[in-house]
Amino acid sequence: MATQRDVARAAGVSLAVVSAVVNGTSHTRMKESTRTRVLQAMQQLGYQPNQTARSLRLNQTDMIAMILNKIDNPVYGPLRHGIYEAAAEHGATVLLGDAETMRSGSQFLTRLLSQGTVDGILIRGEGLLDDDVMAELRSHPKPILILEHARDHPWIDVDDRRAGEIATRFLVNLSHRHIVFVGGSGYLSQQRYLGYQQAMDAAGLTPAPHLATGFGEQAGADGLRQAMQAATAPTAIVVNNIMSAVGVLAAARDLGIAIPDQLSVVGIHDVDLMQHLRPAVTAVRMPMYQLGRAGVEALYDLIAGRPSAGGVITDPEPELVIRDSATALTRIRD
Amino acid sequence: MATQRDVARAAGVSLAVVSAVVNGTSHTRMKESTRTRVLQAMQQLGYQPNQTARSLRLNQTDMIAMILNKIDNPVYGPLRHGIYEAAAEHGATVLLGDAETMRSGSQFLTRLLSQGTVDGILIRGEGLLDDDVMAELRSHPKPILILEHARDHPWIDVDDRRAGEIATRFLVNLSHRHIVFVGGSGYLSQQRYLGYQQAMDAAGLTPAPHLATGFGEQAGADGLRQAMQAATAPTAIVVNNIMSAVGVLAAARDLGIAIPDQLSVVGIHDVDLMQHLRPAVTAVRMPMYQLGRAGVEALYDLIAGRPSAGGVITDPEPELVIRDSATALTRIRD
DNA sequence: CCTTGTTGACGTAACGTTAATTCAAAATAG
DNA sequence: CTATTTTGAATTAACGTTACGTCAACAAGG
Repeated sequence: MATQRDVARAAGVSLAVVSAVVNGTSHTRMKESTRTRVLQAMQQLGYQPNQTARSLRLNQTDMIAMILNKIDNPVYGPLRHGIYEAAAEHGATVLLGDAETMRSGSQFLTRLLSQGTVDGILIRGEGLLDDDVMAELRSHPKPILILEHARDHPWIDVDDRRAGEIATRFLVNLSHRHIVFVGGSGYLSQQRYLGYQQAMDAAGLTPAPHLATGFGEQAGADGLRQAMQAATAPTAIVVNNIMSAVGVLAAARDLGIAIPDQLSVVGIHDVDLMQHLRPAVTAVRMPMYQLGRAGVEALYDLIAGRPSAGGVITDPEPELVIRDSATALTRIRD
Repeated sequence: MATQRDVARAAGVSLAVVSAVVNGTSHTRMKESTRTRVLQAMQQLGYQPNQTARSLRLNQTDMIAMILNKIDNPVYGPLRHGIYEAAAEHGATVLLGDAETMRSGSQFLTRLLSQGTVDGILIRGEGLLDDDVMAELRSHPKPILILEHARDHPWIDVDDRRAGEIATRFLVNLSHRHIVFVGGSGYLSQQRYLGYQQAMDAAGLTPAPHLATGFGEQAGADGLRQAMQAATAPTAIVVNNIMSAVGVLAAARDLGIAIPDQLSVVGIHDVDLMQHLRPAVTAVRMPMYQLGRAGVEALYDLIAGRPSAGGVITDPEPELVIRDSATALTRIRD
């Protein structure tokens, strides 16, 4: 394909002029007539700048890496979207990476570590990245931002504690007294349980222990079963994540438990599909899209050497989306 | 960061030797002792090859672009996964692109068109890419493979006609006689309807007209409503895509139609979530993961200048996943 | 008329690789 | 002991950009 050299030859000017035309550089000036001549030559030859050469020269690739827990986790849909959009606004494209396959010495990691691949890295690994990998990443010359709570890295995350609190308080306000928290493992679930605890405490209720059954539909089903075989069955459940909420719903159907009449369910996290289930799931929507956008902005602060806003995102807050799976307690049960 | 030059200086050898050590080139030979000396220097300086410089020199970036209809379409989960994995096996990483935002002159398109960005491009746009964009893409120096039926490009796709046929035949075998096809727009839906027609014809039944209500949950709900207000209500529905199937289920619930007792539903395409709905949706699973893998393989054939296998993937075939939303017709209704 | 400034461009040195070419020294053959 | 081959490496020319430094020609100012 045509290079700047070809264009220069065709337009009868030097390389420097072509480059100046391409970049709009002010240092190298030229007559308007020369400029149009160059432009015409570019058009005629179908010139397209070579991104690689540019990157080498400028030490900047206009690409960022997005490394996620599972490349296709539906919960991360809006996060991916926010990252993609915000990156585009910065003129950058997004390189995909899966935390699950990021082992020490892996293809992707090696490429990532090599210089000149990306301008920065965004990671949400949810504990999947071990210390070895993190140590290797730390040696990366370009900035890395973690999209979850991190100890010794710049990080930014949504307010998981608050989400647990909001879900629980909603149920408390619906007069529920026996509320159970079905959770998963890890820091996230911990935080949400903490919020649950706080809301229970604030209402003068005793929090139930954390039913940590894991992630996903099976975990939800297991959680429901465990919850229901307690001495006094709960009238409401806060489910740690929306995938588990789907499991809770299915298990309830199988067990003949009517939702919301016999049991109110509030999920944390939200997926578009949830509104199309029956009953439609009441859930706390986390600002994942905004997390994505904020993550990209923070990463570009880091890249530019500016001070970067990190920590928990409190604006926007997690937002309660009221649908059909939770209702006010009418019969008193104990 | 350290470059080959730094390593060469540290090890007291020339650049060529370092490059040879890095690449394992046989042309430039060296004593084992020199090799280890270079290796040590690399280790000590924390040398990481510069991908950009390599790309420039080799005219190969080890990246491919994956352009999808909607970056987060849940139906494409397995497709993304297949592409990602197969790309990794080729030592390549994946650059993300959304067909929706691929307008003529857009950021992403411009980058893609510039030389040296990717080694090849995989597209599934489902009609979203207009002729302008396709024309621009055609000028791209690297191969482009379309993951759907295409007129004048190498393409590869799953067997949509067969999926419609399988779904319909299943219902026919369950003694259904009034079967309706709720579809969307575009070539895909057309193909699936064609399969539906063929199965109906083969069973000596008259196909109902294509209820093309579009894509997504709302489309499904609309389709169901339209179908039910026909002179003789259908006993079974084939739904063009799984998102619409969710809409059909929700609408049925709202309309008081019992599934599968009053109406059997079979969806085309499958998403993991579908098995966790109640009723769990019987669906025809398309080999999207394999499409992703096959797409990458075909693209690399193109890249290597080998003849590339294209057309409709017939092995594996679409596969019927029987769950709870379709049942045999017991009462005769007309 | 000389000085200074401006306009419009050109030449060229990097950026970090890779691979072809060259070449001295050591080993082997005759 | 000389001629030839092999070993082990060094030099260097790209790859396509960008940006710094230079410079001739001309205009304006004193």
